[in-house]
Amino acid sequence: MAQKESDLVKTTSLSLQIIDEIQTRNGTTLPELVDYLDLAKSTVHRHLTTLRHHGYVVKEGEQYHIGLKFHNRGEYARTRKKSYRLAAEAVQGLAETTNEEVDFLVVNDGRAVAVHTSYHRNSMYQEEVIHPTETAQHSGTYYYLHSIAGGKSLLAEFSDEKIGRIIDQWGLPKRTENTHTSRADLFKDINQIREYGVALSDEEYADGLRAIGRRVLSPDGSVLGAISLSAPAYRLNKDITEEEVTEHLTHTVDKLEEKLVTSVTLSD
Amino acid sequence: MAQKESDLVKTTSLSLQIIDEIQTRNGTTLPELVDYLDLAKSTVHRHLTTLRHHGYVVKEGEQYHIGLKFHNRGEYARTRKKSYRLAAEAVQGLAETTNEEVDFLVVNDGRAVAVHTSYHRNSMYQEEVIHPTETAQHSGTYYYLHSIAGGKSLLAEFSDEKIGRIIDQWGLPKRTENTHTSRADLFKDINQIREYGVALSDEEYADGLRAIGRRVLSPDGSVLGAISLSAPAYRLNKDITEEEVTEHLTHTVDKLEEKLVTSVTLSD
DNA sequence: GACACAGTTCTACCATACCGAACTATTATG
DNA sequence: CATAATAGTTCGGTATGGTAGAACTGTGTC
Repeated sequence: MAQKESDLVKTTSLSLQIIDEIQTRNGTTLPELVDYLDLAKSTVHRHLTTLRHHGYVVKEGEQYHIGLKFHNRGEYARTRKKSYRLAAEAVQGLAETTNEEVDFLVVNDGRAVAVHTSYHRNSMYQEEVIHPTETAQHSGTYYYLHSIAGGKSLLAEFSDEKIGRIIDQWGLPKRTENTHTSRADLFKDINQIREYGVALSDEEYADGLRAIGRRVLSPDGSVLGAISLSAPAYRLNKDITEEEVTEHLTHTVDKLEEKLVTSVTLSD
Repeated sequence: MAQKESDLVKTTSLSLQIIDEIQTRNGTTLPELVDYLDLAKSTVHRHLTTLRHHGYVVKEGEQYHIGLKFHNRGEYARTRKKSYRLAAEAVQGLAETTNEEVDFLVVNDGRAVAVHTSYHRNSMYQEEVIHPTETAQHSGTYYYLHSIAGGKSLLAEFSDEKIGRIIDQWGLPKRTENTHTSRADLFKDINQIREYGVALSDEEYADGLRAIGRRVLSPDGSVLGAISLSAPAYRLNKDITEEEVTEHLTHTVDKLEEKLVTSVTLSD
């Protein structure tokens, strides 16, 4: 995946870069893009026209925005596999029994993507409440593996060499005071996870947020993803104990893995 | 949006066509693509490499698949606007009170896209149960406006000329025996909707499926989208009457429109 | 061990993506 | 109301780089 730039189609890369730029800028105008990308107005315009034609970009007044075609493709991607859909059900079930935020994560090029997120009354934009500085996006978000519970439970399944490569690629960015930012710290934690089977994040991703995660294995033994439960630190060990949550989580993952065995066809 | 092909970036269009192909074929291989697109193997390969590099395509064995980057972009697109997020809450609320499937739709180039779908225990893959022939995808799906309740409630807001242009572009494809496939039929229905403010679909989209929809107006009077409720025909007027549902729906939309006035900043 | 098949690399050619400049359309400003 | 400023659009010439095609690697199969 680490490609020499020269092997890639530059024109397509430019189009995709424009998409990137539109999203990170929360919508942008043609002149802004021209300015930033340092390209001819006509060139950028042609790319925008093309993307618009295909539904990937929409124009609202002078602002160009990400189009809903992405939503179509994205929904397809996350429900493509039977196993992902079963994971979604498991997530929903666990969210309902615990009434906390539950996520299903998948590894994607050394990072985690939230594929399914629980949907229940009080957690919907909960994250937004906890850290109002963050954008509201949640499902679909990319996370560094070392800073979240589910991510660490995934790392624990990989060989030390593979973990090393991922760290080389992405580093160990610090999110909070508690984030493991040294290899030593992280590996110590990972070895514990390998022993106990469950990963904890104690305000390592965000202040005030605690989470528990466990990886999900496919019938063939490969890593499918991870399910994690997040809750405000004050609520864990008060409304519900960590032991209880761990048990619920383990049970959920075990059940899911059983279902995967019986109902998943090859390559799903 | 109806562009001359010559104004578009062909290279980008090809990349996007490859994406299309991958999705419609539910994953595909390089040779299949070469065969279908009638291009050199090296060319297709280069495009795939590029898309893969950017996360839009993933390779699983010999199969190329839609990547989760689309999910990231898609979630961004559907939660970008405050108004869409408020609509999502309204959808969820209505789904909980009625315990039926509720959707929020938006117009996109003459068709409707489901932006938010209710999430509740029994409806999650309900659609799949009703028409097992359909793929499971739901949120993110494109619909023809004339065949669904929400879509018709949107058409009713447009001028007859605009409706005419949409029909010219997309036709009036028949989904079931009840689908309005003639302009006369459709306009008769639309005029009723204009009068009553609520659109009905009586098994016009799918056999056995009845739905009620109502458009949502932005504070500035423009059309934001539509909320619709779908239920198996046998359940409507048994567990719950059409009048009750209509009232719930109208109430939900009214409340949403109120909220939009107070909490939505310009251009949201 | 040879065959089939997916994927990858390389090179030469020419299609076409890019630029720049001229143009229209829209909105703001005196 | 004229002028300026801004966004967007169109067009033709140039050279970049996307494409084709052949050669190559790698993997699995009979």
